[in-house]
Amino acid sequence: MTGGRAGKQVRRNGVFSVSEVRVRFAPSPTGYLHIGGARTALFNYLFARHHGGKFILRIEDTDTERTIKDSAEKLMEAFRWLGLSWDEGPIVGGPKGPYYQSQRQDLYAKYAEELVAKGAAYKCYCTPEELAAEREKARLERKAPRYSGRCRSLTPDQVALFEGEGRKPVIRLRTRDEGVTVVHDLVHGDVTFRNEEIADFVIMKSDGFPTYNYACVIDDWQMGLTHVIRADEHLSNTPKQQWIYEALGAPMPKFAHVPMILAPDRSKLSKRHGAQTVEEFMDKGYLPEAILNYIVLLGWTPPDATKEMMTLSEMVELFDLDRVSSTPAVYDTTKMTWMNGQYLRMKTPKELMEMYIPVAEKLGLATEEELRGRGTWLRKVILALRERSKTIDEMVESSAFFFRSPHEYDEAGVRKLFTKAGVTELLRKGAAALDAVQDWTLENVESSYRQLIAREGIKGGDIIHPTRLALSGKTVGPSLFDIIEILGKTESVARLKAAASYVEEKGLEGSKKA
RNA sequence: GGCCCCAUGGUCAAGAGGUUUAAGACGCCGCCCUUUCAAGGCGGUAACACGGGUUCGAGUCCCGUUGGGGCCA
Repeated sequence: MTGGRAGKQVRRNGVFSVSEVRVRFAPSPTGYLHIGGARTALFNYLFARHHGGKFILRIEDTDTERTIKDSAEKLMEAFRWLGLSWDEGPIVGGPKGPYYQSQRQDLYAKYAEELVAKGAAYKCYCTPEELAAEREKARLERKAPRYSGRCRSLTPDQVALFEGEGRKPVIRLRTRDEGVTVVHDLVHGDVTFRNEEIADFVIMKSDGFPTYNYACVIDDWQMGLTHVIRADEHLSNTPKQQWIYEALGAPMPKFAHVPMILAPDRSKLSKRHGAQTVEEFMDKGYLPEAILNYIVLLGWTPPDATKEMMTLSEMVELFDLDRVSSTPAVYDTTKMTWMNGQYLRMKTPKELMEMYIPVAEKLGLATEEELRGRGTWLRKVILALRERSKTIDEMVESSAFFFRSPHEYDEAGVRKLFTKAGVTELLRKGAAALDAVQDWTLENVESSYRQLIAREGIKGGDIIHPTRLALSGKTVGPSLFDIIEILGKTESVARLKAAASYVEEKGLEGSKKA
């Protein structure tokens, strides 16, 4: 039971018919893969996989001014990291290539000429100045600024004159004013636009490059797309694109405009909003499954809305367009971070180690060789931190004290714990107790401390808390006995003694009351 | 400015006219567990933007207002 509004006809009794679903994600390489783009790409990917179709990646690098070098590679790297593979596109190739718009320029020119020959489009020689004057005039008359159509029926003489002046024409599509254009959108339903709103628009610029709407249609058509699943911001462009399909005599794909992802201030995501690209989260120690799981919930709900945690393959199984919402979603990292913690806890120590090592090395805790050489020990560190970390980076940071003794103690902790009467003595007794442990196991470490606590007739917390501060410099962290066991006898004893001396030197003991 | 889209708690959202005294998740608050912090368990906080219709009955349908967003220029 797929139950979708789209692609239903595709799979019958497990046999794929000729109308195989073909969808694409077409980013322009102007930066990194932002969360909104990733979500739209994911929807396309899931739709294709769910219906046994093809997911195509196309790089829209027509706007050479804005194209950033290596950006396409970065984009693909992010896709690979997320685990989203494409069936056709850069690197993997495919029958409908090339998959870079910059390599398809001849196609745009060719079809544009055909449209001109058919009379569906025409060359327009108006200069930017003339157009600006027209717009200004319309503005003064309080009319919608739109192209007047003055070049619609130029005589050969006029054309010769303009050409003689060295004017470079643009190519405009001929539109008509009567009637309406309806977009049958799979998520919004029918959306109607009055044709008079759409003036003859440019498909080829005077520099010979295609406009966005036109290039997009040529490619979508030539690549045999059955569905165009893209962000809502393109809905307003769709009537124009439908006109182009019509002029071309090309079959129209089905359109699905999925809701946009907004920044917390409800505006379109942009640089100033900070963390918003997949790459940034990758660098911050987030897990791809958490990112995927979080973003899939932005604009889509699984049939059982209470089951939010899903693997990629579960998403593939459950996803369809009929449960995509039409309301924009504000993107907020808090829940994603929580989700990341959930996934972190599902990881095995071995998996975590592989992610931990490069970050630890980057932070200068140890070299990769050192870390791998102490695998058994590192495993304990990771296990101690796994359920109190939300990201890999956080895990690494909070493990720092295992590698080097604290060079400072938490201020509030010092005030509360190192100022108590008898604390110096207690720390030294703790050191002595640990020093006396013969067989260094977690059990023995704990019992040595428990015995000390009993001997002294104090509460566990009276020594446990100062000890934690002495060993880690912090008041929070893993179970104290885990810390001691992992740190080892020599190091634990040394840190306790060092802390005792510190308290003495600073004259902290009993200072609280003063 | 014109056109288009959208409107359930702080955020993501369920809800396809009566089953809703409106799910669930994150966050926040409290309690339990506990050597701290987490994790986990339990409980709580908090919403149908507004105004008109339609209907026996509207969060759910229609219109308008307001607000937000987008596209075009």
